[in-house]
Amino acid sequence: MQLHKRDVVEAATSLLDDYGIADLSMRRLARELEVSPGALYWHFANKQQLLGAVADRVLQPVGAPAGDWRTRVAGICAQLRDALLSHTDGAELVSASFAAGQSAVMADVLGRLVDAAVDAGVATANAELTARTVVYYVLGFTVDEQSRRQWDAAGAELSEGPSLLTDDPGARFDFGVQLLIEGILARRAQRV
Amino acid sequence: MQLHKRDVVEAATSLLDDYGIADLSMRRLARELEVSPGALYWHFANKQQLLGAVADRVLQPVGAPAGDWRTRVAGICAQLRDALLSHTDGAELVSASFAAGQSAVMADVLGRLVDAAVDAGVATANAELTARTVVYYVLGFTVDEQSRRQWDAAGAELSEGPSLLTDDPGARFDFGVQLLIEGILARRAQRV
DNA sequence: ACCTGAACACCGTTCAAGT
DNA sequence: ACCTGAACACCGTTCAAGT
Repeated sequence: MQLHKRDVVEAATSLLDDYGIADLSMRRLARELEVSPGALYWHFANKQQLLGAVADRVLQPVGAPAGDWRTRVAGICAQLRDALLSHTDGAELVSASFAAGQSAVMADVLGRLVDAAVDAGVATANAELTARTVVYYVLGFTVDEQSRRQWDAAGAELSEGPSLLTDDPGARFDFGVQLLIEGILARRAQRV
Repeated sequence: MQLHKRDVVEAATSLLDDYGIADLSMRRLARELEVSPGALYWHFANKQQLLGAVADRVLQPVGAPAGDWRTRVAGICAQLRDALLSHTDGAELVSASFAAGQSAVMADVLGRLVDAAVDAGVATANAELTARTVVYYVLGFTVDEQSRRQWDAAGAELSEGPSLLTDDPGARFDFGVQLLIEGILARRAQRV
C-alpha cells in the first residue's frame, strides 16, 4: 500500500506523543511505517521539512480569533500555548521549526499578529518585530513550562503537594501577555 | 600533558567559531584535542554540560551595568546580544543551554533582570517571569538575526546592495527592548 | 586520578537498482 | 512514480583495562 505524506505525519505525531522529540528519528519513523529509511526521502527533502509538517499538524487547532486587537493577540497566544501543550515536546518542536522557517502555520500566525499590531497603531516597519516579540514570548514561556511539567510528571509522587509558591502557569502566562499588550500600546503611533 | 576543563572549553569554542554548532561534536572535539572520546567524559558528565560551559564562555563579556532599572535592562540586553553575535551560532548555543538550565551565567543575568524588575516596581511574584520575558526576547531576536546574517554571509555577492527595506538590526532590536520596558512600566505596582 | 580502546546502539542522507 | 538495500560517514555514551 502506498505511503502518503499524511500517513507519515500522522505516524510521526504519535511517535512524538509516545516517546518525545529525541526519539523521533527518520529511521525509527520508517521502522514504524514498515518502509525503508530512504522511502521517507521521496516524500520529504530532509528531516527539518518533515518536522515542519509535524509542527503544522500540532498547530492545526490554532485559529483566527475575532475582536479588537488586544482580544486577538490574547486569543492567539492562548490558543498557541494550548496547542503546544497538547503534544509531548510540542513547544520545542514548533520552536525549532519556526526558527528554521519550516512552519507554514507559524507564518500565518505571525501574519495575524502583524495585522493586530498594525491595528494597534504600530508603524508598519515595526509591526513584524512586534509580532515576532509576541511569538518569542509564547514559545519561550511554553518550552519552559512544558519541560518543567514533563520533568515532574516523571519523579511525581516524591514532590510536595501543591507545588512551590502556588504555581499557576496559566496566570503567569497571562501576566506576560498583558505586559506585551501594554508595551504594544505604549509603542503605537511611533514616528517611522 | 594533562587535559583540563579550560582547554576543552577553549577548543570547543574555536570549533564553534570555525565550523558552527552542527559540527561541534564530542568526537570531533576529542580528535582536535588528540584524546579519545571517552576522555571528555572524565571532565564533563555529558554533552549538554559541556555546551553549557561553552555558553558561559561566550557570555563572559556580559557584565552588570549600573544605573536606574531602565538603563540596566537596556544595557544587559545590548551586552547579551553583542556577546551572542561574537561567535558563530552563539545565540543558538546559549538559547539551548539556557533552556536546558545548563548556563550559570544566564542564571546570573536572569537574576540581575529580576532585580531590575523589582526596582521597577513589579511584584516579586511576577519579577522572575518579567525577567524571563526579556530573555526570551533577546534570545529569540538574536537567534533570528544571526541565522539571517550567516545565511547571506554565504551567498553574499549575489544579493542586492543595501539589503531589503533599510534593515538596521540594532534599531529593530532597540524597538523591542523599549516595548518591553514600557510593558514593565505599565505592569509595575501590580496587586499580588 | 586520568585516559585508552573498543564496543553498543544508534543517527541522517544518498543512490543505484528494482518494480 | 515510488520504494528497497546497502552503503557512507558519522553520532553520544559506557566501561573494563591500563598507567
